[in-house]
Amino acid sequence: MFLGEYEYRLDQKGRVAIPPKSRGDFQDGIVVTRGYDNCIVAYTASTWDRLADEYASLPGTDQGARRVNRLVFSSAFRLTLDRLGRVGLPAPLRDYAQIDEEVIVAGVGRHLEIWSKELWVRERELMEEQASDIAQGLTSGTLAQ
Amino acid sequence: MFLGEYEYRLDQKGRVAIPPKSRGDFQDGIVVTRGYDNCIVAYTASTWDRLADEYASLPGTDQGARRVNRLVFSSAFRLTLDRLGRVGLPAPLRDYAQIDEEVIVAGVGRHLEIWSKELWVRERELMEEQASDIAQGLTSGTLAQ
DNA sequence: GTATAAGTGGGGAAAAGTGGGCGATTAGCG
DNA sequence: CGCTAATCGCCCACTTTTCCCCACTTATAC
Repeated sequence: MFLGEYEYRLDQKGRVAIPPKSRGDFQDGIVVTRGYDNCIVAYTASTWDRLADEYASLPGTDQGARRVNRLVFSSAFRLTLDRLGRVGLPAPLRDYAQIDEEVIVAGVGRHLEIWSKELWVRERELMEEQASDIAQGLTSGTLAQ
Repeated sequence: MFLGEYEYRLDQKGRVAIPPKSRGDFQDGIVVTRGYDNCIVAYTASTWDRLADEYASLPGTDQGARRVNRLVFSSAFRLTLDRLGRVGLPAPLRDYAQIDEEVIVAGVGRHLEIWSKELWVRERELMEEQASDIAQGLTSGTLAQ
């Protein structure tokens, strides 16, 4: 379970640190891919394998399904952490997430999210505005504080 | 499992590099053929053999099946990578995919796709438009982020 | 205050991208 | 039928980039 919010700096070679507590989860590899809302998502190897199986089962004859497959797989990169717990972000993902130097790594349960700090700050404002409304819309009792 | 998006340049002899991580999968040969949406598809030898069996088992009495067979087999070329991991793209496929110089090689799970950069950029916009709609249509809970 | 762990930056070695050249084979023409 | 010319495939070399390892500085915890 990934939790917390950490601020890092992308170095000149495009590498970003993974929070020390989470590094063990990525010993078998890390899969970074395009997430919603211009963030990068990082999955553990086993979580990714499960997701990939589901996507691969989509019918190849349907144009829409083909496009989803193209986007999902071509946006994903299977990488490894270096000995210091960093991972180099591929250029296409850096561009998508508009990351230059200041980076936020956030734990979101099953995965990590990597944001440019600028977009993260903006997103958090939206989160705070909407969170109470959304939470009230959810009927599940355990979500209520 | 083929992943990622890589940009290459077609050289003057019509050769394109295969991403280094994927080269090992094509040691027994690479089959390039006509894909959907004006891209070139590349299969490993074993994946192609399985596909060819499926197509060949279609009934020869059906006109549609005959046409599919003609298109699939006459568009396919069984080639090998040179020692530097490149493959020469046959002219008919280059023409079909409208490839001149800038090329995108994308991993799409079981196969690679080779696109002209221009068409790829256009296709990616369509992918982004459709992906969110389709993903919401998937009922499987784990696909939701 | 000290020791340990983590963040950041840099350098060197290895690999990958790109372009060119040589030889062999094939097709075309005399 | 032979010769020539062009093309295809293979190999090599150079340049650039990437990856890996190491050192230093900063923050943290005891």
